[in-house]
Amino acid sequence: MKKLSPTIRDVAAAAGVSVATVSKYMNGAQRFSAPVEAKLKAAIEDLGYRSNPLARSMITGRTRTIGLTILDIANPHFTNVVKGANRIALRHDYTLLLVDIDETQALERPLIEALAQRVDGLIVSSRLSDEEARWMLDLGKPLVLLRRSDELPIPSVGIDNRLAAYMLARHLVNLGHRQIAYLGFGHARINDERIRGVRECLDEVGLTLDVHDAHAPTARAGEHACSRVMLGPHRPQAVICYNDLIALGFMKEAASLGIRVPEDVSVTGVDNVPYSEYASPALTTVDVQSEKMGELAMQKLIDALAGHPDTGHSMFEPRLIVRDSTAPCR
Amino acid sequence: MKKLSPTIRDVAAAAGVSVATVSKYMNGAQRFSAPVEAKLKAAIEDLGYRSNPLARSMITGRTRTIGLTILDIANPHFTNVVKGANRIALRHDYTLLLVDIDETQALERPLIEALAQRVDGLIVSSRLSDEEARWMLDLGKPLVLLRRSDELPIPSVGIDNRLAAYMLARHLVNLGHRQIAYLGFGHARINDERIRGVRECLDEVGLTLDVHDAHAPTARAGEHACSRVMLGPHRPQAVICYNDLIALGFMKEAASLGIRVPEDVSVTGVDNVPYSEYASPALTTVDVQSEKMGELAMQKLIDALAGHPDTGHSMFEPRLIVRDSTAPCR
DNA sequence: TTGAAAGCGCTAACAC
DNA sequence: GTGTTAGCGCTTTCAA
Repeated sequence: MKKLSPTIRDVAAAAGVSVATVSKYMNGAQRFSAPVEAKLKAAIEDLGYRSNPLARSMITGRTRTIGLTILDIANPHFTNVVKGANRIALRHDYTLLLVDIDETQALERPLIEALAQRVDGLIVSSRLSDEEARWMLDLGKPLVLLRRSDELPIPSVGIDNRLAAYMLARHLVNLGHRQIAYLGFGHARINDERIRGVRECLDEVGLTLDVHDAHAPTARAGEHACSRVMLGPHRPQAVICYNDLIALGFMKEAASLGIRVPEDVSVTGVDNVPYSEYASPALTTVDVQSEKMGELAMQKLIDALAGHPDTGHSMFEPRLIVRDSTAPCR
Repeated sequence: MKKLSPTIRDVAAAAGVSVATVSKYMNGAQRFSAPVEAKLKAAIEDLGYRSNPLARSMITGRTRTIGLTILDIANPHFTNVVKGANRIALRHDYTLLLVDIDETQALERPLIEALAQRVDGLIVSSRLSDEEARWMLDLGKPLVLLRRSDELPIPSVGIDNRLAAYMLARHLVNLGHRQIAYLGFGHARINDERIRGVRECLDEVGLTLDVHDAHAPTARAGEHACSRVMLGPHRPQAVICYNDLIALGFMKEAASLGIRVPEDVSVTGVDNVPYSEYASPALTTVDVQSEKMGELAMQKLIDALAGHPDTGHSMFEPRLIVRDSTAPCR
């Protein structure tokens, strides 16, 4: 058994040609005379030669790898973003180098800087504010952000959070709800946009908003927050949750507390994660096209890599999905 | 603005030392005299030098990257495996190169072979049988399989599927169910083990098993199969589903059909995905410790990389989680 | 169409 | 401690 894998030189020797010829053959760079081609083919087959992508990348400067940083891969919304991004990447023969920000106590900056060195481009979802993320401009690699950035000239993909929240509020108002609460996740950058959207709608009809905060964007946190929201001083008739996970947890805990959804309280989420449909009652939410977001982000990046940069922000249109967790106020 | 990033030679020149010294400094290989260290530090800072990991990898032969192929990242079970694997990887300064088998129409073999060239080791979850996967032995890289392989001398991690299924069947039998159906996913390699486990239990009490098949391991497929199972000739009192996703879909469709869970039919899953707990009724299932599986697989791989190979199969003990989707037969 | 030679940016002996 | 040098496996002019 031979330990080391054969190099281009081994092939050249075996085929009786130069390494340059082998290289060109491997890259399909040109045509060859029949005898040379035959010998090359035989030698490569014989030796089981596969060109070393590392050496290749070092010269070409391209790795055919895309770096993807995600806030939390366990959140089905982000999982679907990854799924979509991966689909497009694969289609163009790129692979994903994945970083789950949630799992790393290290600072994001050095992590992303290190990542940037190993990939052709990055898709970044991060907790950093525009100001804190300014250094990303100097990464020297094409970049796509997974949220709008007004300050930075970096292409991005996202949904209209204000509108999404506005639609949910409008839906609840139309159902006759007057005491509406928002159960947010203040740590997220888009939380404010969602609050703004809800407020905008409530202002129009002269209602005020009760804002609560979950300690994480997870079902567990939603469970935890439920009693605080429902059994505190201002019991709401409807609760708009920051995302589906919080809403799912909230609904579960409500059931434990003997509070019926939607009879006693209407509940909504955002994201339309796959399981929102299988909860009971099925969750009213806003679809944000997670997979399409991933796909588009990757497409933009690949376009940029091909020399067609697109510096704009692409905003997906949110779509209200009414299911069984919201009902007319009684 | 300078386009190219500085090389080790630029630093050496700026600091007035040799490239070897810079290299050693970057790798913390030894101690340096105060003046050299100071100059090095200044030059590196000045130029914003970062060593090129590609060039480094080419020489050392190590990329600090682990390849991870997963059947379907959208399945929360696998998502959690990734989460766990990523956690351990990060802790040892490794990054994940992810491939979602579900998304690739390409053959697994060339895909994994190409992946193997770019990583230090691989964790593989694949549809291939032991026989079909024999070539993996020649990959030349440490490998960990995400299912037991009796034929191949490759370390692996998994759960005792037979026992998991046995426990579910026993639970249902103990509840008094006599007409028990299994809604499987025949395309999966472990489906047979689960059928065997169920049969083993039913044989002990003299019952027979009705086996159905879902066309995918997804909630959608579970929905699709429900009427076929429940409204066909042998209506079961309890249904053991291949996994939680199928069970979740099954329960949703059952509700649509006016069939109550667990009053009319008990339903179980396998995996204990996060959302099984938030479904209503909450799903009785078997916990398979998805995250721990990922963690252990990665730990084994990293141990192998460090020269401590572990060729055994690590079997997690399944744990029955009884929730509200199962009840005594009436 | 083919080949010779000059590197890509870095590490690893080995010498000083 | 520090420097010299010889590559790692490959691509890429440029000449033949």
